[in-house]
Amino acid sequence: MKAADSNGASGAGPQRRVTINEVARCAGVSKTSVSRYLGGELSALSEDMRRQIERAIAELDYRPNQMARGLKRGRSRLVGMVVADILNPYSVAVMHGVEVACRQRGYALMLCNTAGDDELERRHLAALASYSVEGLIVHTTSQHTRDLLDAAAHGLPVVAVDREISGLAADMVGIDNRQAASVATEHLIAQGYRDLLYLSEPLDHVNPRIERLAAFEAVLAQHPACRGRALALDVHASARLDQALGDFLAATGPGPRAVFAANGVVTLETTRALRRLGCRLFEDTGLIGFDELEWCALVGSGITTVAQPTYDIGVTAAQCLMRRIEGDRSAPRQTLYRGELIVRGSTQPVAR
Amino acid sequence: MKAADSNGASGAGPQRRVTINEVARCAGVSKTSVSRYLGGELSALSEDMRRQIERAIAELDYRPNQMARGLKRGRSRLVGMVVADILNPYSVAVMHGVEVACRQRGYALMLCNTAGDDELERRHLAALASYSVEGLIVHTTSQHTRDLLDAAAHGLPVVAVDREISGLAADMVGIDNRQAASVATEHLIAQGYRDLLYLSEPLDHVNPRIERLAAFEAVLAQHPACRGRALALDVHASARLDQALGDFLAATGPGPRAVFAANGVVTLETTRALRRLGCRLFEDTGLIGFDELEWCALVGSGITTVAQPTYDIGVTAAQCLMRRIEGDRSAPRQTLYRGELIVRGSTQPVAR
DNA sequence: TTGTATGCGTTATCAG
DNA sequence: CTGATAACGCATACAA
Repeated sequence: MKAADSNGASGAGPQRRVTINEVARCAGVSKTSVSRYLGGELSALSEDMRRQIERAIAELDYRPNQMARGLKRGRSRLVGMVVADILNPYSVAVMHGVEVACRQRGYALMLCNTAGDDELERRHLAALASYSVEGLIVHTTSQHTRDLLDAAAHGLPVVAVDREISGLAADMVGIDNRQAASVATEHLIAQGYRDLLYLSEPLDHVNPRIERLAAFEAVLAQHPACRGRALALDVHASARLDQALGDFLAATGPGPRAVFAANGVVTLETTRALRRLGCRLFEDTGLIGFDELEWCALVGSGITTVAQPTYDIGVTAAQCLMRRIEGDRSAPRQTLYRGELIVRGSTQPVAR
Repeated sequence: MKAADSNGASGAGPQRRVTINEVARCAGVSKTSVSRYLGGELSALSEDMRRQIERAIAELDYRPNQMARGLKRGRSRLVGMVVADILNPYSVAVMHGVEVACRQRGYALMLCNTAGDDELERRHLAALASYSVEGLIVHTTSQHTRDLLDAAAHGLPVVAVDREISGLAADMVGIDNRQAASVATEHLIAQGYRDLLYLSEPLDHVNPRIERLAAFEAVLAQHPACRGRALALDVHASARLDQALGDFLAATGPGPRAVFAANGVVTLETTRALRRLGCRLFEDTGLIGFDELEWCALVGSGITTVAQPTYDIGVTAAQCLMRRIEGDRSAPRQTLYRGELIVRGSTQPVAR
């Protein structure tokens, strides 16, 4: 005789939930006492009263209403995550870490996808605010972050993932782009590649993109024997990408040549383009990619990558945020992980 | 003179938000009128009053507090999505559709990952309930769905993605597994494969897994010239998978042979295993996979897949849910999409 | 140690 | 058309 209720078919009743009042009545105490019990003020309750409350709660299967709780205390125990592209494996992996860390500390997660649209981001931030989220984890590319800045200025804790937000002195957690990009570039050179193409999405003032490129160029400057060029373009424009890649392949000398893909999306699109251009993966042309993706080991002789600890980044971001929420007012912190080189066949040059 | 506030550094103020009272005062009307305005009762307001309210709202940048709103009206405009594996590309793609559809109708999305853990699922459902979510979109594998059933019995609308939930007459949206699996199997046979291995994750009473297998066997029964076997195992146990795959390869006749991977995870692990076993992809052994993944075209000669319209599935699931939330009491509906065969090199047999 | 009264920001029910 | 006033479910200052 449970879960049977009065409603015959599925989804009928307006689901009246048990309130603290009913628990109080059932336990024969005042709702204040129940509230105290819930608030963990165990020291201020007599033994049998506590037992009664416990019984009543179990019997009625009472769950406190977070809406009411949040309204009263001003704490919603809600965290918002704003992501530019929910389909990006990097974002998803970070999200995974965020979700775990939030749940462990009793926060729930509201997810928003801006699809790279600034107006949408505005609306999402407004929506999140309307739910009184206590903090924000942000991984977007947008430039018009007025609303984000406003939110932060109004005292809402914000943690940026993978990039700094210009004008916002917020916590940030990501990767050491200079280290990671240097390691990758040096690896290519050590493997004997002499013509290098750095391929990135449009820089758009996105911090890590700029830093990675800078590191690439810095390393290259130390190796005069190497020729390098860098291109930032919309890699989803296949024709343009093919053109750019083709130009590079045509212009290189007889020695080994390789492409450095600046992130996971670029790795994917570059691999596709190389195939379209009829390259044998990866004999014609070497390839190294930022971001370890589940399929990198599977294509051709395997794609060498610089892996990021995405899960840890997510966990750290969330922990960082929750510390802020719980009152930490110290200076903004940056947590940078190191990129880890995973060597595969795509960076073993083969004589052409 | 905006966003400057009193706080010097970041994250100081307890972010007092503008309330309906202040809007009312600023507009020189009662808060009831403001509430009416917000509720869209435009017909019941004089022109200038309406203008005043509009001005005040804009001037103060007022945003209604969803917490309070939800508390009063009992409608939180919140939808919960419970997923077994947030890292599964299928789940993510569906989530994408869900997010878009929810936003369009003004619902926000709370995301939960159960990581296949029943206890975690319990807790997540409890948490979602505590936030008064108005509906649930569920994509899990769990068997102990007591809490889910309870929730539904209490009148909470639930939409299942990709599978039916036993004991729950809820809406469902997914793919026509019999059609899709049949198409795939018939394709293999038409291509000349004579030894077929169907590889699945443990059936565990998960509906689509059972249906796909059944379709495979049904088609096979019509082709006596074909030998088929089916295996359901934890594909993450590499050693066991290698063993199983090795056994199959050893036992087959001289004719073409192929593996049917029952979902995206199996496709990934099978491809890894084939590589470990030293197979040339896909000359030794053909492969067809359920779920189109972004990398399928890239490995070897390309992996033939049966694609699902994941985005549409997500959109439909969300729309379906919101219809229920808004009062639709009609009989539970099933929406089944068709799988689309995408032929690539992995199903072009090559003489061994 | 326990209970009463008040208010969080909204909407809904009434009177005017 | 408009505005007091009472809930919504909970937490908390205050009183007992």
